[in-house]
Amino acid sequence: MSQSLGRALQILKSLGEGERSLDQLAAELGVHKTTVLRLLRTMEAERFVRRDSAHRYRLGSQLFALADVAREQHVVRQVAAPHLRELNQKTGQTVHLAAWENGEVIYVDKLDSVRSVRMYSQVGVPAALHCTAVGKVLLAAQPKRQREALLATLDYKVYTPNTITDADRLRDELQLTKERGWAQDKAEHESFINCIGAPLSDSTGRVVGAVSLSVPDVLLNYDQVLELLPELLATANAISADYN
Amino acid sequence: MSQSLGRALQILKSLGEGERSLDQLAAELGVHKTTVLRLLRTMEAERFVRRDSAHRYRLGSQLFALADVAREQHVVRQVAAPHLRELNQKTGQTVHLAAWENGEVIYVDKLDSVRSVRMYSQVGVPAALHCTAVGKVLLAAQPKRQREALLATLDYKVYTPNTITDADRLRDELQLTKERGWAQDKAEHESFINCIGAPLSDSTGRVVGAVSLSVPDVLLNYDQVLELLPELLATANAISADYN
DNA sequence: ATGAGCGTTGCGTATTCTGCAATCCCAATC
DNA sequence: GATTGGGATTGCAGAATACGCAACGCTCAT
Repeated sequence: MSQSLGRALQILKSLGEGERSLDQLAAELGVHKTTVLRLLRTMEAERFVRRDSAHRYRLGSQLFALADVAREQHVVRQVAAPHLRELNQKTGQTVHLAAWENGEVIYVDKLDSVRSVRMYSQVGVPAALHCTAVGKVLLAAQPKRQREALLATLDYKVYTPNTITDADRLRDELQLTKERGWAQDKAEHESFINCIGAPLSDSTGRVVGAVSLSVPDVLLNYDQVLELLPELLATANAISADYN
Repeated sequence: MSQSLGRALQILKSLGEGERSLDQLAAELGVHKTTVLRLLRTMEAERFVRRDSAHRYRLGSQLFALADVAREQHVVRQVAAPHLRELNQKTGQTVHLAAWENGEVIYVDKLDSVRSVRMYSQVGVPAALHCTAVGKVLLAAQPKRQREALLATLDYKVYTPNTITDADRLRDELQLTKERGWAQDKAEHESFINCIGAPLSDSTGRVVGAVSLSVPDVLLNYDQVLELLPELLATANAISADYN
């Protein structure tokens, strides 16, 4: 729609991965470096990008300022924050908050396990719908028409031996999720990590997000994770109750 | 330089202040709403902007995704973080970290006072050079030519009765700052708040940032703040030492 | 039902962006 | 100190791109 802006956003995303030189950026975008230079200059003027002494470009402070604000604005996140912290402290496990954004499920917040076992999720990045607890929760809550459309078009990428790889099995799983009010992920996304997830609803009952707990099986096996279910559901309910 | 990009960045900044409707944005920019719509669409596609059900626009999650990654990159910040936390805990006062960026001094990190007295600084926002401790520290460390150029072009805005309002007095102050290795701000920026600041240097001795302590005088008078000086300098030295 | 207020779309125009090529700047090398 | 090379920068002319207009649609409220 807007070409130059689109390119500029690509530049920002690229800079998000690390500093770049002018030529590097030009090569990545496949455009002339003059073009990149001019985009960088405009962004530099507004401090979205900065340039160090060696002419290498990085993200600028304006971006940080905005990002902080964006977080605050994210209502679900704001309401959920204290409850997530509590859940994180009580269980000691990794807690995720996710929400729909533009037809994708995006991780909106993450609190690491106190045992600091590394997880490959990242705030702001889309979650797979077919093999994560939050994905299943939010997918299950979609109106039937859209759910089926998504089921049909999903890319059933295989992450582990347990990953669900076809629409029929996933449909059953979603049915189960909806009936019992929570979703599981038995090492379907990352081997050795089990998750359970629950929906967050607003006052009208519409699902606006999902919370999940992720536990490596060196710490707890799946049955032990299920013992955390009451805590998870209590948190989800508390957030939903606050959300008015 | 790039008109459409420039407008898009203005939109982002505007959204940083709160959610907006299409027309509002068009009015603020003084352009046709079609134009705004197209820019928003491109940004939406990359999740820099999101749109709620009522067609109101907000900042999107891509922003905090970028910021999270980039913050880690900010080496000074990364190296300084644990030391700042320690300083914050030991003194209980507000701690700031600032660095040059595009010819301005920008607050890069901030740890609030445990007494949570509100301060009008904000991460990502420029600091005044003539009336803040970090500003003076970094200005004093500039090469003479640039320092004089800045002294000549500064906008000596008056914030409090103590604000330094001319180049000559500021030059003396910078001289003093350089000699003793730290800067003061005796209620020059915010009435009733005194600050002390110290420089951070890399292995070659080049000043790469500044740390400061800010204390409202209801808690400590200026002489009492000076008693925190050893802590501040120790922190600055520790950060400088780590920075290799 | 009707209208008002926004958001959205198609289209022609001209502004704006682009890529090229020449130039400049800095740094390293001889 | 001159020379060479890599990268950044600038001027320019052509063309794609973004712009504004005006008409259409949608939703909500009266």
